[in-house]
Amino acid sequence: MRGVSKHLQLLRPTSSRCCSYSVNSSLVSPHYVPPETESLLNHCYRRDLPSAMHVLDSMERRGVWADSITYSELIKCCLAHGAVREGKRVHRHIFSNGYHPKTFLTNILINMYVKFNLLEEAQVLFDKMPERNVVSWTTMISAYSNAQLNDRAMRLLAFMFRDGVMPNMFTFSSVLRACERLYDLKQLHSWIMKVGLESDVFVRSALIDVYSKMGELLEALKVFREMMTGDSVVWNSIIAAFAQHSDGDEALHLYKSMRRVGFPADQSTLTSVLRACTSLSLLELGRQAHVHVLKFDQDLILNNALLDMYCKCGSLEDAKFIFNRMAKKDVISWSTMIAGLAQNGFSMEALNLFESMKVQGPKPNHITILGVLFACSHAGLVNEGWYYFRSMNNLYGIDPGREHYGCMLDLLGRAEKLDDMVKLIHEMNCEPDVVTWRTLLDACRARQNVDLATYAAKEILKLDPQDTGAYVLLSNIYAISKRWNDVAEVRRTMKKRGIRKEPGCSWIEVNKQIHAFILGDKSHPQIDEINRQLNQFICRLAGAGYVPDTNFVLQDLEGEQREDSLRYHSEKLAIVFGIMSFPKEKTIRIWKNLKICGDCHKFAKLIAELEQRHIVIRDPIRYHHFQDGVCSCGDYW
DNA sequence: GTAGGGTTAG
Repeated sequence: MRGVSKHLQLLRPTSSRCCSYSVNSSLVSPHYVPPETESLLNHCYRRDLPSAMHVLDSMERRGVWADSITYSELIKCCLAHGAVREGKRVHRHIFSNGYHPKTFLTNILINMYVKFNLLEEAQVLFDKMPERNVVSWTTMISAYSNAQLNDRAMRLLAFMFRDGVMPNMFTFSSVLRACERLYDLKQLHSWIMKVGLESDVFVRSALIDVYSKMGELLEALKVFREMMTGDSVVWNSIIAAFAQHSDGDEALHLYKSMRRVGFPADQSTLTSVLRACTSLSLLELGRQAHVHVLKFDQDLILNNALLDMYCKCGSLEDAKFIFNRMAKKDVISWSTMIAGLAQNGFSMEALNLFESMKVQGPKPNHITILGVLFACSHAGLVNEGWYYFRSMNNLYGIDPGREHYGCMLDLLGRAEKLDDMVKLIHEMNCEPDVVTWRTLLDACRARQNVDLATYAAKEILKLDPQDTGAYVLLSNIYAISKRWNDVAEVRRTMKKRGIRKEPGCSWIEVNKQIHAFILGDKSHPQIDEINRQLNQFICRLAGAGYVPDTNFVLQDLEGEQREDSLRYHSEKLAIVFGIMSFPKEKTIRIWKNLKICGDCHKFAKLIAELEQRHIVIRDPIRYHHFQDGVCSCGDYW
């Protein structure tokens, strides 16, 4: 029997429960099961880690070992308790006496380290393995992919291939998420097709996610459409893809199809649906989604999406209600609410909320600070803006990024501090980009500083010769200074380069239908009635002192003609249509693709007073709440 | 023993 025990070292421990061995005991037989094994296993099943470790101690003292299944249960028990120290002890115990366990058990140990976020320990163990199977490789690949160490994950796949181990659906669905280049993705995709793994729903959803991440939505849709069997996560992936790329229409369309084929909406679906509503400003549809959200009351991500939807649809009352009753709030909830208040013109409330966040909320991040700077910028709080900007590094350890500089430039621009803007641009720790120069250009327009504007516009066009915004802003500035020859020159260049100005467009939701108004477009069925009422309003407002502000006309027109081109701006048509369609107590909500012009802003203020209406207009940057003759932006936008 | 979808700024 002594001779046998020497050979048994090579067999211990095995994956079979009925074969447990001892190396050191001279009385063992190949079928010897230490009496402690059963109680060890029972403690593990009951997740009683202290008792289990106690039994392990006594086994170690007696020099007996349990089988692999028992160890795997013990490791599960450590994981359930988050017990790193005990996990490491089990590892040492299994490897004691220079023994190497079977691949199966080593994989479990590697997985334990991965779950404990100890990737280096996992890698050391992986490197020492005499033989690695597909699970060993996949565990490591997925660990690196989850940690966003994408290079490492991709490299491991190459080594795995070199070692002749065939990836399976687990491997592909993990490594796909680490893929960053379209070329690699195409290669992976064809490999997946070759081995016939594209029908696996995990692989399919990963393919959709990665194509979406790379902006290849048509390819993502193709992968989705090839699905024969249904799967709710695959549906959610494709809906999220379109919602994240601001194609709310397609996202909602897919959502309806998903419901039609019988898949219920879960948290993830609803989050994407809310995001789609947000991008389309569909408050009423968002409210309907809210009813379903109530089923998932505790879901933080979903509540954040709901909060954002109400903020972006300009319904601050609802947003505040949601925010106040959220049981759990994270940095995203706070940042959303702060930015939401700021964008809707409630800057002081935004700053007050930031102060309470400092006291009772999570640590602010770089996005929170953007909301704070935005609030300062839109309230003209230059000193406060400088304070938050200069202290963000000291207080929160956040270095200002391009966006923070952008907010500060915006703030300085609104406060007519063009020189300070130029100074700050030179101070930036990163290269100015198109957005930086556009902020300067925009400020020059308001201050009518033609020379600086020309400089800024040329910088933009150096970076992007196709930038429509630069041409339009430049031509606006020339128009304001009545330099019509220069306006014509800009127009000629635009024409030559095939660049067209995006037409002003406004949308309004009436009876679950979206009505679009485009400057000069007469296709709306009620356009004649709208124009008739618009003219009446303009006459009545003229009695109240409304004079069209022709500074906002871009063409070289004279007198009455100039007023006419302002008269039919899309937001004026949408406002009149809103007044015609809704009772007085209902808020008129409009969203548009371009910033509102000064004349329409004045018109909206006066008509809100005349008609006793609450009008909310969302432009690409912010919101205007018009009521009783004033706007929440304080005429500062 | 290894794999999935959703939220904040611009």
